[in-house]
Formats: sequence, C-alpha cells, structure tokens
Amino acid sequence: MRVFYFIYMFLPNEKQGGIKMLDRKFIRDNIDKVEKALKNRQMESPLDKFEELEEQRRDLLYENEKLRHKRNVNSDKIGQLKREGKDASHIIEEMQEVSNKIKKYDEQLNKIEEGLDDILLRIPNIPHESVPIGADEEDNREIKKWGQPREFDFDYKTHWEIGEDLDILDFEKGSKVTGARFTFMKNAGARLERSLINFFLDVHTKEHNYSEVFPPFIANADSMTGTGQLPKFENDMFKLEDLPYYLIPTAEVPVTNMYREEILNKKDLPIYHTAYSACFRAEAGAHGRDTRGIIRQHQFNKVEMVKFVEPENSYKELEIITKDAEEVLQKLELPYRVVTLCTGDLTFSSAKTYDLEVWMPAYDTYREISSCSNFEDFQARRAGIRYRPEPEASTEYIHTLNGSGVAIGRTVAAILENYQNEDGTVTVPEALRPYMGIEVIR
RNA sequence: GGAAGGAUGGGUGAGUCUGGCUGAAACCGCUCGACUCGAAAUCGAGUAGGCAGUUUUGUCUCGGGGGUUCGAAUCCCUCUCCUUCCGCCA
Repeated sequence: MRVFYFIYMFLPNEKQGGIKMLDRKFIRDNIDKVEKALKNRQMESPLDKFEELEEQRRDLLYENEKLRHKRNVNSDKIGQLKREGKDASHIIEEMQEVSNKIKKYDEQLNKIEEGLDDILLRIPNIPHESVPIGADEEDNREIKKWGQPREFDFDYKTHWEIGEDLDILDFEKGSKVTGARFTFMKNAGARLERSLINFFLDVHTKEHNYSEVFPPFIANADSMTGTGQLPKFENDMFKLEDLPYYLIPTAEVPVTNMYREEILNKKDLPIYHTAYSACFRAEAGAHGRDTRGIIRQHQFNKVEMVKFVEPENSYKELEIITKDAEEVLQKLELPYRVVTLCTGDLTFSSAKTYDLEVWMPAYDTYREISSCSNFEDFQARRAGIRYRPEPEASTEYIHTLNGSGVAIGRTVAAILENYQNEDGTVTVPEALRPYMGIEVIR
C-alpha cells in the first residue's frame, strides 16, 4: 500500500500533453497488435479497462470543452463591457456557475487520466517482428558462436575458488562490511577490475567513436520512469530513504535521461555515448541463484554504450552496437555466443535484444555478459526525447539503444576461469597487459 | 545551512508592478522565394506543442502542483531547478 502511494507521488510531472509511454492513439488504433504483444510477452492485458477509461475521457472532454468555450466567449464579453464602462454583473453571475461545473469536470478528468497513465506506464514495448516468439530463455535463439571453449587437462577451479586462493577476491570482508552479494576485490583483482574499465572505455572511445561521459550514480524518479524502470520495477532498485532518488541499476538511466525533454538537432545525430558506472540491483526474486562468486552482486561495475539515432537507422545501429560489444570479448579472446531474446525473455522497454553470453568453464555453459537492445521510440516517448527530421517538419521521437560493453565483474569471473593455469595462477589476456603491467596473476 | 534574484516558443529575451484587446513583441536560428553565374549581404513570406473533431474549428499549455477570480504568463501558496553572495566541505 505504502509503496504504491510512494510510486504514485513521484510519477513524472504531467507535462503539457503528457508525452509519455506508448501513445494512446497508437494503442487505440492498434488494440490487436498491443494485445498480441502482451500475450507474446506472457503478460495479462489491461486493455479492456483502458478502452473503457479512454471512452469516458473523451465524452467528458467534449462536454468540458463546450463549457470552456462558453466561458472564454463570455469572458471576452465581460472585458469588453468593462472597458466601455458598462455593467456586466448578470453575465458574471452566470459564469460563476459555469466555472464550478468546469471544475467538477476537471476533477473527474484528472482521475481518469491518472488511471490511464497507470495502465499505460505498465504496458511494455512491442517486440519487433523479427523477435522469436517464446515463453522463456529456453526459447532464445542462438545466432552466432565465437571462439572455442577451452579443454582443460587438469582439475579446473571456479572463479571464486581462484579468487580466494590468489587473495584477489574477498567475500567474507564484503559481507562483513555490507552484506550478502557484496565483495571486496584486492591486489591484482582490484587492478584487474580497474584495467577492464579503462580498456573498455578506450576501445569504445578510440575505435568505435563513442564520447565518454561519467554520470551520476543516483537518479530521480522521472529519469527512472523515462527509461522504464518505474513504475513497474521499483522493487528491483535501491531507493534512498525519504527521497525520490534511486541508485542506478545501469548507466543507461542517467545517460539516456541526459536528453530528457529535449529536442535534439538532426545534425547532431546520431549521438553515441559510453559511460562507466557502478550499478546497483536489489536482485529481488533472485534468492538462491548464483549465490557464490561475483556473477550476481548487488553492486557491480559496467561500461555501457548508449545511442540516440534517427528511427530509420535503429536496427542497423543495433547490429553495430552488438558488434562493438562483441569486439571487446574478441580482444580478450573469450569464447562467447550471441542470442536473440525471445518475446517472453525480452525486457520491459526493449523491442529487440541480443544477449552476449561468455563461456564460463565452471558453469559448463554460456552466461550473459552483455545485453544490446533497441528500444525504438519507447524510452524517447516516456522521456520526451525528440528531433526535427526536416527543417519544416514537426518533431519526432528519436530511437534509443544501449548495450553493455561489457559487464566488468562477469568479465573478471570469465577471465579467471578461462585463463587459469594448472598451478593456480591466472594468465593475463594479452590485450590487458598494458593496463595490468603484469603477465600472470599469482 | 543562511540571504537575494530568476525559470516565457529551436535559442536569446520583452510582457508580470497597473489581470481581459498577449499563445505571446523583438532579435537570432531555420525554411521557402526574390536578387546572383554561384555564394555572402540585402529584401519579402513562413516558423511551438498536446488533446478532441477533422472542411472552416474548439480547447489546453508561459518550470510542476494548488488557490483567488466571470477571466491569470501577470496576484497568492507550495514544490523543483538555476544564478549570485555568505557559511561549510572533498
């Protein structure tokens, strides 16, 4: 109950026109399409309620506008009479009643609008037609494999065993200082983490043309709503007490919201940003999963890529951003595969997502290390990010994309496991040696 | 934390004291046209958005929310953000 109230209080300001979420008109005109999308995502449909409210809204609006028109006309008349020094009291009296009626209609309309927004903000993006239909991750489609998982001729260890044996990961200290799912990295481990951050940022800025930003790690409720974390996923985030501020779950949030409520210049597009940030996730509902190691932490580091592009280019850009992410894994010579997420596994805001999964020997499988998504205009709508396609044309929503480039902690885990040696040491991947200054962690 | 000032269209910025004829001057930018071999300069025209209906229309929006009033960019309350000064701090 209280949570609900809280979310409600910090929903985005109802700006002029309410440029938020999926478009009402679009939903109205494409009820079937939206309905189908919800079904493919394994979600219940709130559209009956939506249609009912929408109908009520339009009826009330019509009545209300008629009254407002009357008021405007008569107000002009009153002004005119007063200027001429004539008496207007009989009209004023009549208008008092009209104004009261308008006030009542306004109240009803506001209530309906709130109900509509609450529904709309919880409707996810519509999957792109190329997205495979499926229930869960089992139905994701593998589209590419790179590298050969290494064959070990000795008893290989998990990354947490390696980390503790080399004294570069300290789980006990993490849980003492903070709690479960927090870890200290020490010595070469700390350095490895830092090296990866620098390495990834260097690759993306120098080779892939991203401009680097260093964002705030705390964002407000409007921003969280803009990228789609709120209102549905409040429980997945850490919230500051008594403030409408949240620890960011990814740099996507602050970087995408940099341009919230802005009209971008066509000549500045596309905009590419890359950003390092710490990421904070409550991992609600993940009890018991990946409890060992650093695969699933409440705090982890990530280098993120974010793009703002013209709509017609966004699917081309999705391929590019995915390649940009792949490239850092290739440079590190870590075997990985690329999968297209199916409708049931797709995240709330995304129209299409490629996951990069790195080979993890100890798990004997591929694990997600990057997620590259095209949100089309979903986030742009919520966040009000537009541009003018032609000088005379009216504004249009841009398309946003992002991709992990890539998650640092999981890369550390992958390096420790894939590059481990029989004597317990870990070879440093060649690309990282300039950053690490050593060839072997021992 | 204390004090003062401010938030207006793509940008700069008038209007706020003295409420109505201001959805908003002027300038810049941008678009089209004229001039030109072409460009610059100059001149002319155009140039916010949401919602509802869509043939002419109506309505709402001057940071957000609320109030006063027949009527608010304009008066009052409140919140947010920005600027300047003081204090504090890495």
